[in-house]
Amino acid sequence: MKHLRTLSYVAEIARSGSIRRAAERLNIAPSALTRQVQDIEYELGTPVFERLAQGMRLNAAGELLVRHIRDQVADLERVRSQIADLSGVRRGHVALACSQAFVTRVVPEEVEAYRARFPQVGFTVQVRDHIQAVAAVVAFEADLALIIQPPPSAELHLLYSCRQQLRALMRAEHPLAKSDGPVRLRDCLAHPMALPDRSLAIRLHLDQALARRGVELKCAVESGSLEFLRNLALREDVVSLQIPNGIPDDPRLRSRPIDDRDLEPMTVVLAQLQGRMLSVAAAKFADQLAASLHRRMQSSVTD
Amino acid sequence: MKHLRTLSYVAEIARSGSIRRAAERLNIAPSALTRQVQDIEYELGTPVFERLAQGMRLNAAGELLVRHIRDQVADLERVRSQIADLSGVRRGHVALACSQAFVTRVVPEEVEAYRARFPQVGFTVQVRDHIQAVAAVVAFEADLALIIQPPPSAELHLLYSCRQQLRALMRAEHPLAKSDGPVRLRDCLAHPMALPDRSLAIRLHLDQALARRGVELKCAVESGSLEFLRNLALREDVVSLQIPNGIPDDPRLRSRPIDDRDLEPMTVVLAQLQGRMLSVAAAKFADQLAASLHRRMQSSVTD
DNA sequence: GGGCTCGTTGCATTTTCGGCAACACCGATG
DNA sequence: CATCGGTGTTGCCGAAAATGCAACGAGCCC
Repeated sequence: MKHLRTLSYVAEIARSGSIRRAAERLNIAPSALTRQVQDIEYELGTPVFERLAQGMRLNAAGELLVRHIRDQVADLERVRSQIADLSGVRRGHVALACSQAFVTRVVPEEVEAYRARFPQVGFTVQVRDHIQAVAAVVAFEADLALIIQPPPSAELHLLYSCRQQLRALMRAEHPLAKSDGPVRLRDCLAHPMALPDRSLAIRLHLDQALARRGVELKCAVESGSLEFLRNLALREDVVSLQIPNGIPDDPRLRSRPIDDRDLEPMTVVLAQLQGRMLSVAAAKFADQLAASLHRRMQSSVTD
Repeated sequence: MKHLRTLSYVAEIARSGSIRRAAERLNIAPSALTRQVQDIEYELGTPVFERLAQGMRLNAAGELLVRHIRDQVADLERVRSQIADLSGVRRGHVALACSQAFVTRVVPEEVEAYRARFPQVGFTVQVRDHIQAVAAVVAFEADLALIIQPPPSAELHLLYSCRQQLRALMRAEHPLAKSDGPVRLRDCLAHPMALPDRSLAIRLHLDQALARRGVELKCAVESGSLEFLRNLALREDVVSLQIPNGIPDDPRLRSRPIDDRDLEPMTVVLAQLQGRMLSVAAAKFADQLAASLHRRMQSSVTD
């Protein structure tokens, strides 16, 4: 909105690190930006940027100011959303940062379900590891984060959380697929493994558990893409390891839970930024997502 | 600040209830206001005011908007205060709503002490009964409220609270002034009473206690001004009733606590608006005030 | 030192804001 | 039922603010 124009200029300069780059992104002249910055600094009675030969960097006052600006923008968005909601038609936007494990089924299904009810609501879904997802929420780039094994952070407010046991994934012809009860980890390790790499929480979790037991891991293939691992498992007799929610409904694939004695369940968390008021759309989507995750938990237990 | 100009126009129109009145207060033409309102309504895609023959009234969307505007203004003020605090010189402003009982000693002393340390900090002190004081905090007209017997409200966040027993107040020549230990209420009632009227929490508290005991109150003089009651007690043999903190250090006056069996202590509360982040100046003043109230309590116990 | 990027400034231009006066509307009043 | 006093709104014009363009001076890198 109009009154935030000047302030958003400041935010963009802070993002870009230089007036000229910001000017290009904003499609205005650098001189205009210089003046706006000078006006604000005059109004505040103190500089907000450090002038370096390479560009502009925020000083302490600027950090506070930019934080304020982001708050304002987000809060205005929330108000607009609430106002739109008054008229019955729900509009708005939801920005979600989620782990790779959820892009296969959970998030697409939930977004589809939500948009079926409220087609006017738009979505931004970013796939991020747990560290980056938290950062996105803190930087107001995402309203919600759906992640596995979140690093404990006082800035996050948990909206829902549950614990899920990893499942060994293999194709239907694989020897391990003959049964469908829990499988011991050592039985999996007897076969070639196709595992997520260390950029993913699943692997970190597994490495930790193996390290405690002093077991060494021999890993035939590793990848940062869960989808690649699944596709590999379709083609050769490897065992992969995935979160229940991430396993597609494919008759050619089988999965069995890892035995509880071998591996702790992993924590799945839906969270928002502590102290932030979400837009109507984001809040309602979070409600729906939490309820659905809960339902998915229940049904997987009864399977 | 400049970017809030348009928004503060809206807030002022909401306050005044009409464009012309707001225009007068703001020293601009009504036409300018009309346009600003139209711009905002266009940007939001919905009207914000109902147009009545008598003026403008906020609709539901407008209520949300004005709430947002007040948040913005208060938050900006907080940021400015934090920024000023970075440079070592503390500037800023503190708006306090307090009960009459504190204007004699507590608040003047505390404001003076604070301003001795930070002369750049300005103060606004409003004297309000407990209901109005809460309203002032909720409407962002005050940062802090220092009140007696606050109505329970979920919108308030308590920063400090204690319980104080009322004291009977009389001049030094008064028969009751011969002793200085606790005094029974019935002994006070045997003399002519000069009491606060029902606009003050002290009287409501007293009436409630007497009603429970079925005692009838005969009150010689009543007034909404505690200062008047004290001055009267200097001139004739009446007994008044005041909060310990409100009694000036005057050798011609004596006071004795009411016996605990006759009257519950009253609750003194320092509070802010729930969920609001105070400016540095207001937060530090609240700290000082709470600490001082605590100290005053201690010393009055050991008296 | 030349070349590069940076922020900044002076001046002309465009856009926005504000004031003034007239208009249209509604409710109370005579 | 007309009038009057209050309201918000609109058209027009001048003032003020924002913007673009081009040129300048300062710092860094090769």
